[in-house]
Amino acid sequence: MAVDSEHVGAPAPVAIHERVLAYWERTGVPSAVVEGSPVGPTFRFTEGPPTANGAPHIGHLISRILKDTELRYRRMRGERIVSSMAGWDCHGLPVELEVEKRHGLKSKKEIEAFGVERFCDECRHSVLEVASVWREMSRRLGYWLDYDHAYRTMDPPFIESVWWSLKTLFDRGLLEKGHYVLPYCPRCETPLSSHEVAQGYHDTTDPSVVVRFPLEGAEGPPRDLLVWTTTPWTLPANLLVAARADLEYSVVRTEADREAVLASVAVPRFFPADTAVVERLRGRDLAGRTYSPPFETPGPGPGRYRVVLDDSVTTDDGTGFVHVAPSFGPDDQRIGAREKVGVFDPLDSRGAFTDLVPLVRGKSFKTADPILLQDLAARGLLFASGSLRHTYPFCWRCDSALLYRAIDSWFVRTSRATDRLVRYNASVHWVPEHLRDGRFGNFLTEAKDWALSRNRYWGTPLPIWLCDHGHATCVGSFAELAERLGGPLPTPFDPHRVTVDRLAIRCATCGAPARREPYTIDGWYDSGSAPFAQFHYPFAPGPFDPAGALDFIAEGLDQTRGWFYSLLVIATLVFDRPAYRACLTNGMVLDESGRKMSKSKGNAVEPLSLLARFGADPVRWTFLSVDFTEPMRIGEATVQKTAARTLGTLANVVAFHLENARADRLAPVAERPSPDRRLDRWLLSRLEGTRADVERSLDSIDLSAGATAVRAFVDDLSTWYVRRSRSRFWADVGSPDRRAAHATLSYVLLGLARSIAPLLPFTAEWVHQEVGELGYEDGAASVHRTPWPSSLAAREPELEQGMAELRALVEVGRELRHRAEVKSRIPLAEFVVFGPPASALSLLGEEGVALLAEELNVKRVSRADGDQRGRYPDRDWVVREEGGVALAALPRKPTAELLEEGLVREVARRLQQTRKDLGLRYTEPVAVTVGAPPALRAAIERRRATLAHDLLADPFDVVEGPLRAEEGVRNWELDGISFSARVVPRSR
RNA sequence: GGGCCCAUAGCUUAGUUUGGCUGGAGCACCCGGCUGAUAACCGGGAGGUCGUCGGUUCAAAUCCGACUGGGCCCA
Repeated sequence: MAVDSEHVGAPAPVAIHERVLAYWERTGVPSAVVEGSPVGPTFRFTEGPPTANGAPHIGHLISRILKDTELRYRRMRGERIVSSMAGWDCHGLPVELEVEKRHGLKSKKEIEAFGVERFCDECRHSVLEVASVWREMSRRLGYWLDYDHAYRTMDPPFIESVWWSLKTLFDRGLLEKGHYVLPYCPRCETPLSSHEVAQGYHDTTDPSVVVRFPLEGAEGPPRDLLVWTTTPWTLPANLLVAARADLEYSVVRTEADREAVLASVAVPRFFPADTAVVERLRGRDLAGRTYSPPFETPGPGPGRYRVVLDDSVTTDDGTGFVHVAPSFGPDDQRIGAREKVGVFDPLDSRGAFTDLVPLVRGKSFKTADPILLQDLAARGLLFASGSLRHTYPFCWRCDSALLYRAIDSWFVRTSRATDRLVRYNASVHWVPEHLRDGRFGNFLTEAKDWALSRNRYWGTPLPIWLCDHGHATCVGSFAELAERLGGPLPTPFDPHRVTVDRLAIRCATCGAPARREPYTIDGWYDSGSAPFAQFHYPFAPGPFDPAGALDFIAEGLDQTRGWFYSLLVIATLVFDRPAYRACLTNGMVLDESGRKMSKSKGNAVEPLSLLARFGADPVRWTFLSVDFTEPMRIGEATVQKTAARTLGTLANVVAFHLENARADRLAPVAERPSPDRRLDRWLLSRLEGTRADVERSLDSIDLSAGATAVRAFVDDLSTWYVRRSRSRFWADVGSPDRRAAHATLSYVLLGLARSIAPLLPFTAEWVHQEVGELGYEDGAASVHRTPWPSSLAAREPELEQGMAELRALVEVGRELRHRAEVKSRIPLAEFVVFGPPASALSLLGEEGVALLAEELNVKRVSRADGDQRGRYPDRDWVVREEGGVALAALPRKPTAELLEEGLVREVARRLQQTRKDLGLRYTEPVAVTVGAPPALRAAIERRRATLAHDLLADPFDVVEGPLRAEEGVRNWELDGISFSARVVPRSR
């Protein structure tokens, strides 16, 4: 039968992937282990819920790989994962936007015409659809969570928990209403929080104009204040001009009978060098002077249109005068409030001008710019006009230009807890570490109040009702709502806007009827509540511990202002403790040429196609092999290359082992062997070192260190242990050395499988099943149900050191052979090792000498002292020297006898190859006839007994000259000598 | 304008915390070898101003400063 001698070969990674995935799913492995040990120590974790508004992209793979790796390790350690629930972030603008697109809705008006109830239903369904795509990706990636009991931020129990926490904040005076300038999206018609704005800055071109503000009541020629702005649309809302008290201003002549005022340092920016300065004065000299505003607006209040002083005025750019529109800027609002001039906001909720500014009535703020400028120019008020390229905030979801405007909003008063936020953050183990005091820490010290309310539909409703006396009532549970309502809630109760907006309750302060504040809350508050709200805390019993911070979270770096922040704020303000102990972040995934991936550029790599093409482990290994804390360049070619290396090599070693073990019917060895051979002990020691490295790496969530250790071990295993042990694997099956080699390799592969199970779950399972001969039958026998090994073998550092030195000697020997131009197949008489490196030989003893001799194909390894260099003249020896000291020497030429031996060995290999080509078993006897020229024939004859034995050849005939060409005869040429042979199986 | 991070061979990277032997490795490339792991394995070669400049030091990829390029964040 030819089958036995066919190579098993290593299956492609994707085939391994499919086989293992099918086994897990058939036998229910993931659900059996996902929670870890029910009785083990708690490992607190929360899945950062992806916003279910679109299909996952490749950037979503990396954080899942990191999370899964750590969780697998914790499970093997016997810990209990609290919680292993998957989660979906269901609320918020992203979801609404998706539904708006689907139904072609362009504004809140259209949503209301569409029907808010129907709109919210659509949002709900959209979320459920998208979640199934994510679940499929996770399944193929092997990201094991409890998807059947996923938490959803839109579920009533989740919302009730969020309400509970909001009430807690409210009772502590940390949730308040205010009227402040906030970033505002005119398309979404809602304010955004600063961390949302942070996600949407990009470059844009705006007008850059200088406008004349004519001063009133002065003698002499008319004087204009020159005011610089990049937002002409705010000019109709102008109420004041700010100057700085101590700043020097110059009055310059612009035309024959007209003068302009601006900061002296700004004069060269706008006027030629020879411009005459009429007068110099200080900002304070101008205070109180009135001017005529650029646009007439109805009902000017008292105190408007005058010059005021403020330190926020800078001269870095502009003219030293700042136009103040209190409704459209934080500084403006502050100055306006101080000067008690009120506000004037001529924009409607969609950012379009109202009747208050007839000139641009109905125009959105941005499109009004040119019209306003044209009008100013016509009236001679436009002094200079240009454009400016700068960064400007845009809506992170719909990409509309934002505007800053004063608006009613509810705030979480994070600014009152800055010191605690900073302190709790200081205890976090950040990876990379610099985030703690760097980007994240800086953000905390500057933290502003969190603008929580959103003027939207699909979100957790803000549970606050107001009565006509202005008392606010915050409702912290459904039961409390029913109580204040004075009757039962509708059943089933869905606590979203459509329902709760209709519920009028009694004010908690005065008992008067109260109406709900018509807001939803920032979706980031929902996800930040996930650690407790997923358990319906405090309404239902569960494993959530209010005093316990999460042990581990991992997400992309973009979450610093998002989830990492909202988790910390809520944990600090509600539970007065840190939110998490360790936070692992990853950078952005770029394409192979370093560009951002985007669907529009067409360079995006689909996670599912990547997984389908390569399987999960090559993808996982790729991400673990790069520096994932920085931006990564990843594409199909990267995965192919990275994966082929370690995974391909390991698969080959396993295939090699299986082939030998099966041929000899040797059972796998799972008990720790205690071999005599140093090579075996060396491998066991290296295995234990690798196991310990992976353990250290996963304990300290420094995942790539583990991957580096595994890569190095697989390399050693393949390129040294297996290579150096090959002949042992085809020794007689009864021999102790054959047994020892088998025991060592099978034990090492099984131990390796357990050690890499967290990093390479599919490959580990494959090795575990194949080498362990488990047959993918029993789910309980999965490698992922084995405990993490605390020790696999004895560590022998000196042995490892000695082996490293020995391998360095091999390299020296190879180099010498290369220089002597003697091929490896020709044996040489001697390899001489001088001086200190010989310590490798003493550490490894006779075995080391034998290894060296075998690897270098020399008959003898000898040792010499350095001063014996003279015994090895350059005429006969090639010598490796370093710094004038001899290291090793090799004869320049083989003896005639050794040359002949090499040649015959070559013949033997050709004949063995022929056996293999014929598909013969190693044990099948053959009849061989060799035809060779006289010299070679004589050489073969001298060694015929050995050859016949090795080839299982009987009869073994050697004749002179080439054989006649007939069936089964093959011809070869060896260094100019040709010979032919015929090999025939005896059984045929 | 401010803050944080990154920079080692064509590519992916080890080494940087704690300064010290000729800065390791893999892929790709060239040459050669091996042939019961074969889309594997082994050797040799070529390829590094360790981003640039300066400083500290007996000694700097490593520590300090500035700069350049890239990324992220803030205003």
